[in-house]
Amino acid sequence: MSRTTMADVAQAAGVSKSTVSRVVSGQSIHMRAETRQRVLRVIEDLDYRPSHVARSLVSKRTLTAGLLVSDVGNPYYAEVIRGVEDVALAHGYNIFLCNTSYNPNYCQKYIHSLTDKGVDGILFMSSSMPDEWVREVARHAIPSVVLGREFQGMEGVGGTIAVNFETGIRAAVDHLLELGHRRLAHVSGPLGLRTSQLRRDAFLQALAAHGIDPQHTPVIEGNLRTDGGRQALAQVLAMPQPATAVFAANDLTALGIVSAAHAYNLRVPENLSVVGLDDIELAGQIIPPLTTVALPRYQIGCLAMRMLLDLLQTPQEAEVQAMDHNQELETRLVIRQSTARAPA
Amino acid sequence: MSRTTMADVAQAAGVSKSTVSRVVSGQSIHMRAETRQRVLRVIEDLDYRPSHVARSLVSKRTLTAGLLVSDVGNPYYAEVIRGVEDVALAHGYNIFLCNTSYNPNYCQKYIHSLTDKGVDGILFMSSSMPDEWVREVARHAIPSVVLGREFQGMEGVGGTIAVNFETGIRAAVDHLLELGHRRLAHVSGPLGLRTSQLRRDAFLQALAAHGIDPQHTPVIEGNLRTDGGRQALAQVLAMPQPATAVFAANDLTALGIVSAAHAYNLRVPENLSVVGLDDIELAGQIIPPLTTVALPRYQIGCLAMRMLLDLLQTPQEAEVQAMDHNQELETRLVIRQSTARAPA
DNA sequence: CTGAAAGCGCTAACAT
DNA sequence: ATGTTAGCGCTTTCAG
Repeated sequence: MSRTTMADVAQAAGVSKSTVSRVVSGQSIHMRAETRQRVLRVIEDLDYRPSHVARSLVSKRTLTAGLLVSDVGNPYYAEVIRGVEDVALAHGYNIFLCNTSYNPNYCQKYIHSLTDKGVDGILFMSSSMPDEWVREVARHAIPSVVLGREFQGMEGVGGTIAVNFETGIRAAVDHLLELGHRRLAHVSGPLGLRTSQLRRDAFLQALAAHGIDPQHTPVIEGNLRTDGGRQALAQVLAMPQPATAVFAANDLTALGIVSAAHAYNLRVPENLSVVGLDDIELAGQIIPPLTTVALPRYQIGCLAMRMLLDLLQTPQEAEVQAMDHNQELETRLVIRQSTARAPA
Repeated sequence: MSRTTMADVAQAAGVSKSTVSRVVSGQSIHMRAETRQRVLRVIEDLDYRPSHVARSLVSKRTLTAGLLVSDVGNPYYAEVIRGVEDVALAHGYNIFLCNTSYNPNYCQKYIHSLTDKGVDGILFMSSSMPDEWVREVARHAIPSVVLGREFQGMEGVGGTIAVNFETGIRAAVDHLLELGHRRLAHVSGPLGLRTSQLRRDAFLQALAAHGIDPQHTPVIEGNLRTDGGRQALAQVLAMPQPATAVFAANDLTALGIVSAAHAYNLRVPENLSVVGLDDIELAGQIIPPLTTVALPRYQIGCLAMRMLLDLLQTPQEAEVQAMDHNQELETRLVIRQSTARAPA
């Protein structure tokens, strides 16, 4: 015995399916109030719930979207996800979470299953997303919004949300320099990732702006996770003139550095200053509270989903003023206690 | 111009839709190899992709499942999610993530949209899930698996994964007692949650087993997040004879306690021992590395999804040996550096 | 204001 | 070995 269907309701109410359909989809304006009431009652009695699948087959809309992230375990993404979810839920959308684990193969599999399942749109929040695949999606004319990079060839079907790392990172560099640090180092994310490059470049450029030769500031490749930070610090300390301050590509890396420093009996910030990037919730809660370049993570999530919804609007139902589909969000430095005057 | 449909392929290949359907769904055993090849070629040429929606309408299966969690931001859930996702992906399933934010209203909204969208099953990993709603789901005959509690009335359509907190928590208490602590305190999760009660009770019972009167050990209600831990510590310290060791309901709470202790100039573990529960990834990376009761989080996720898949199997395709639909997983104590001898 | 009929893209008997 | 015929549950003209 399957669920009760629209035909059941129609029969029980002594009307046609069309009529039921009308009241269900709210187009019951021109309808005798009495008829509507009757149908409504039957719906109630029979506990009728319209089949979304059947509706999708006709309407070509599933009210679902895919969200690709590199690592659910990264608190950074958690916030983004929350943002996406909140606005999705408010608009009747459901989100397929796709955890790519920084693995291009997973990306591909997910893209396939998402397009197969007919998602209305896709959110690329995954930094490990090969351009090839987002193009693939654009080719399918599936609306999408991409976080953190520019894209050509997806006008109309795609939007982007860029993050301006420069502002925040420059502030971080200024801060470190003011504290007297001269030997800095950077622990980047995997340099194959666009966002890793952006952060590194912003850092090096800020240094250059102060007349510090980027050549002399080591960049060690991490993995955006704590263990990467730990290993990177070992490398930093092995150098002839170890840096006195290190800028990490993200907070998790910074945490790893702090933890490794402790193991080396180096005190943060007395002996070593470290600044992170993200401002994950925990950043302010650990010891020492982390100085970090803050990203508007929740906002990014909300904005991304809102942009997608906007992209999904059919022309006729478009809002008065369409939103900008290429936006840029700012970063800012949050100074806490993992940075201090350079040791003499 | 919509996507190419099965009819298009049929026409182009000069065969009937059924034939195309057969090769697509792999039932092309009894088919002339030549025909299959031809169809396959056309499918390739036209870049045909079957509509999963249409297929679902007929098959009554969407190959999707819903996953309700209380808080994506909690690293504990991140691991569970990863486990679920990994096995889901491997089986062609996609997961609707539902972040309930510990909010029963969200639960309700999510349950509705999930059932409407015809998910094949639901995973309740959310501790803030009112029994009422999981019953509702069972009533709809939607297979589901519930984490962390027992349920009656869902035989056949539901499974459970319980976590045996006793073992790990008893070990934690033994550990603390051996270190000479006599005044302990507990910072629980919201006591409206079943899992919060389970943990508290396990703690109190372990104490009682050692002849320590539960009446004398304060239980302060937190919120499973860091800020709750911070506030709770303030309360603990305000007592006439403050505890020298506190057991937190989860690692986030423990982190909050550690951080607050620092603010009070109390050193952990020298002046205060704290033990958490979860063993989130960060637990070992912060300072001091956290002693904690470890939960097999990733495993829980994997197991949950596998159990759901098992529940979803139609009798005929059931595996040789059906799996146990009511399992219990163990916890164990991980001793790190947030616990030490009680101060004299 | 309401009903009849066609069709969304696919599967599954039932023919042949 | 392949084609024909009905639907799956809903929306949507087009009539009435």
